[in-house]
Amino acid sequence: MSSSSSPLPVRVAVPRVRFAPSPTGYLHVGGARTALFNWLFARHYGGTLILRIEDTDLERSTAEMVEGILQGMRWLGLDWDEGPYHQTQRMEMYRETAARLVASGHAYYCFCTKEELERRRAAAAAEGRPPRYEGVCRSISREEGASRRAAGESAAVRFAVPQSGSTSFEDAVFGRVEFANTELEDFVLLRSDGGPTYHLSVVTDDVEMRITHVIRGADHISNTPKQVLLYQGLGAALPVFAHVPLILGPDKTRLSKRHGATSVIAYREEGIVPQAFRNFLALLGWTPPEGSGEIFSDHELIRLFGLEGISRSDAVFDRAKLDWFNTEYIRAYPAEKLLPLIREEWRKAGFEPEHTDRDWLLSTINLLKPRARSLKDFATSFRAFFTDTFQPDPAAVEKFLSDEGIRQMLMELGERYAASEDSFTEAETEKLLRDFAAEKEMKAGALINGARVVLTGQGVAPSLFAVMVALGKERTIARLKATQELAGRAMTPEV
RNA sequence: GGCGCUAUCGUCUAGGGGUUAGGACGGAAGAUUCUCAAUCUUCAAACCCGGGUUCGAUUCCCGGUAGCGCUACCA
Repeated sequence: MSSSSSPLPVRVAVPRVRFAPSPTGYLHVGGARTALFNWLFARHYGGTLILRIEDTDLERSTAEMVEGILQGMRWLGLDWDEGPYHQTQRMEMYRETAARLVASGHAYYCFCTKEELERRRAAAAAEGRPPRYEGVCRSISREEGASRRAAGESAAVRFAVPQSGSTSFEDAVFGRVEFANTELEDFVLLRSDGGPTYHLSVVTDDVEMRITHVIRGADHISNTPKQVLLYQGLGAALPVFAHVPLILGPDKTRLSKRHGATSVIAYREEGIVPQAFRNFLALLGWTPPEGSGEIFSDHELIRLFGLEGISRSDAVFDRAKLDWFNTEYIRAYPAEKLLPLIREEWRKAGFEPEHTDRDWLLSTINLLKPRARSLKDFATSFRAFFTDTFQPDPAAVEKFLSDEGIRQMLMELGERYAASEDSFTEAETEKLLRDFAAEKEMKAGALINGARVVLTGQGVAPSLFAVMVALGKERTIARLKATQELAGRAMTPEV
């Protein structure tokens, strides 16, 4: 590749990033956004996204959660180029790293028991001292440590943090961040059971996987100096760190189960279109350059994304705005694209459309989609368009059909449509209704509103005559004739 | 408590030493009259506080306050 005599373009290293969730829960909103930013970054620069499962916490990690995370990523359309790697399958590597660090004097064996540590912490707290590990085993010589280990004594491995000076790094989002080394305790690298802690496994993997940019939640800022020390101890080059502000609930506390849906998959269940969710998430904590509009296609998002646009302050998850994005996406989607998503809603609601003609389905979806807020609407408030088994909204019946005279008129109107030879178009159906209203000396509006409820079960729906045409002559007539029955049904909830 | 980070409408944010401080969501009002969850129009709504620096600070600096994060042999 280097034999060309023409000048080589500036060589920009291809970025390698990773999304490294811990399978102790489903893919939550914050994790999804971290995944999304990594994905956008990788795609923007033509880099590589690695998926790494951080399952070293054997107690809390489950295979089910791994599957849940993958499912969430697939739903969001986030694909990865390498992995998923599982840290539990790389344990030997972590032990080797720890051994290297002990050999080079950057780490040491700690024989303190859990009980001792707890006792000392409690004592420190009682005396108002910081509850930090004081380095009691640090003075044990390497030889003594090794022989006690050889004798079968169990020990953890701790990193020997410099006792003076400071550790800093340049964060792509927050700028320079510096910590005094005295604030950092001699953290554990390897537990006495031989398993790695987070810091060891992360740095070992990030070095080994040649990660160039670590894009993760801002809750890791305080962990970063320890990891920087590890890179240095290992003689490895630092990646670029980019910490992303956290996502908060409406009460400005960290997003959690208390705030409702925390798993990304829950939004699928609520009828959110994945692209809408992605668009919404992308704009939480990131602003595109020269902000123009907020609806961005995948391509635009990828093209515009950069670390520079990430903000430093936490963002509140605004459900109302998500719903707005969803509305916009449903409206913009062609019916063909909506149909499979809507079929899924029908399936979940437990019914099949009675009218299966594809063209009819598509045109009906086009009629309805401008007023949909969720995919669920197609199986709930729009249900009467697709099946004859629907439950009318009692409030709508109360509002527009409580008058007995109106109900009688609607049934008579049904007879008129049945007797009419006119083509069943919007114009003709409207003419017939208005003539009928004039003849009966009543307001067309009252008839129209009543008919809407009879035909759709709802007080809110598209223009009545468009509804009639969508339903077709037969169903329109049948439902009008059954006005009385429908009104009665509204009063007696389904059993 | 210690350490770190952050601070513009209710929310997401733009901006930046002199601006009518801009946009979007949400909210309010009006129009439409065939409903509104549609559409159109209009409106209200913000620079956390106190000191500096400066002719002039919302913007720069310091302090305070508040919020969040970390403070485990969790990740």
